[in-house]
Amino acid sequence: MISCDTCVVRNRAICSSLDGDEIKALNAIGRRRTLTPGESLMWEGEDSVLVANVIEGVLKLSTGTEDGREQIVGVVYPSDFIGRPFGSTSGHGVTALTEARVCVFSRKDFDAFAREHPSLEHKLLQRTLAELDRTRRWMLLLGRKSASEKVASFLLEMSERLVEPGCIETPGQPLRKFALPFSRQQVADVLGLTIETVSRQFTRLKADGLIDLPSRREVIIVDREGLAAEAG
Amino acid sequence: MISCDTCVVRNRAICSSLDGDEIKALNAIGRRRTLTPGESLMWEGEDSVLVANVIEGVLKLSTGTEDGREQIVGVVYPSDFIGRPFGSTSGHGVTALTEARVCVFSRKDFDAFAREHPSLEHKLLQRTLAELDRTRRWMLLLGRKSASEKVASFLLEMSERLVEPGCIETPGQPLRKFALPFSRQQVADVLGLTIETVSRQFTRLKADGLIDLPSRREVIIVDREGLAAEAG
DNA sequence: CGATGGTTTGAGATATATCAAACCTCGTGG
DNA sequence: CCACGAGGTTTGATATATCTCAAACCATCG
Repeated sequence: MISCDTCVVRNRAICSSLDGDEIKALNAIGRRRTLTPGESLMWEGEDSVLVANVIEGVLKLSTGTEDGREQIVGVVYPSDFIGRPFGSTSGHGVTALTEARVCVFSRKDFDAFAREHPSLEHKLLQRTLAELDRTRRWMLLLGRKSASEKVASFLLEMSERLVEPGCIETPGQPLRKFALPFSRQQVADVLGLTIETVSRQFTRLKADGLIDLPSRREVIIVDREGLAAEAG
Repeated sequence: MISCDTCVVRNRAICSSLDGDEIKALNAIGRRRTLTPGESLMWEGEDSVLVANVIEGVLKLSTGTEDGREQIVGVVYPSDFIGRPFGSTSGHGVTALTEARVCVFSRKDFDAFAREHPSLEHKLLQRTLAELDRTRRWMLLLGRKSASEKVASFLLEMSERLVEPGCIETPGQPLRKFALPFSRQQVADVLGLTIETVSRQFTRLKADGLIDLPSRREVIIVDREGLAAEAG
């Protein structure tokens, strides 16, 4: 029997709005699930049957065109909420980038539960508003920034979002060194570029001494100032 | 003294969640405001002091870079909600594209009211979720579509969103003919293109017989099928 | 060790941006 | 009523960032 008491995101996810009895009720309709890298939790255009909380790992939200072009429209981290409550279809697929653990609910069960718990809906609203803000900021990047600005912005955002939030009180410094949860192709799909352009920008930023790349997936931000300038 | 009873969006905006007494209370903390084309209701980065409902007209949400590049990150229509409740700053400016009427609230007053009326927060959540869906779909366009696909998609979306929703029951056909609330430059700022590229795509679509352009601001969709094919 | 999948590098093609000029449209004032 | 001016738009010529195609490279894993 799983329990929310020991859940590492208990105090950060939307669950934090619930008291002991309530969380017990929510626990009763949810279940844990583990995902391996590349495994999908839902697919674009599919009926919205599930929603979930991310406990551990990083997942991508993505859409594509008929002819196979792909765009990553969101990236979610521990404590983030996944899925489309109160809606019929999910507009994007959800796929694990790393090993991931999620807390899954039937959408209908969750909808009903949420409607009876305004404080939960309030948390969900806050999260959704914040995500909308972030998404709109990303539109500026997609529509108006150059390749080098895109890559620099991306690396800075990564260094900020990958911090393990040991405690909400201490927001934590952005990371100097981190492991990218993305392949080069996936970075390209986030930024609306090709894999070759992303690769060239990485090597250029390295040549310019702004970053270092110990291995394919590792990034060290050597000159954060300079990188920020590059990000436009 | 204004009244919500006669408000044309009373049954579509988030207000539709409230009963007679509640709407009276909401009415008491709101006021009407008229905007002329080009007039702004809020600015990027500014403290989030206002929120509002759109009663009439079309407004753009936009951000920009230091060096003056602009990106329109959203377009709002009658019954849509504007502003950032439960947050400190608004991430984008809000500017009227046409004559517009809005119902304005102090953000703090609205926040307090919303927290006491879960049904209102629920409506707001629904709207925010829908807007997030739409915004993410737009990211695919910005990141992965060609100029012609962008323009074609844009015209189709316009023809769908500009329908006057006389009644919620009858969603209404997309329009064959409509007046663009955007200048060419603004279309460019929506699509992440330059004004010249937008202009060329318009003339090409016209030359190909997919659309007609009686005047600068008017569009007729001649071949919707063809335009949809062009939209990718 | 050799095969495999992802990544980097290179050379060339192309869509879109940039710069510049001509062109409407509409309001204003003579 | 017409000429003028201003702002927005279209069209043209050229530049360039990014894409495309292709080959070399490198890590990982059997």
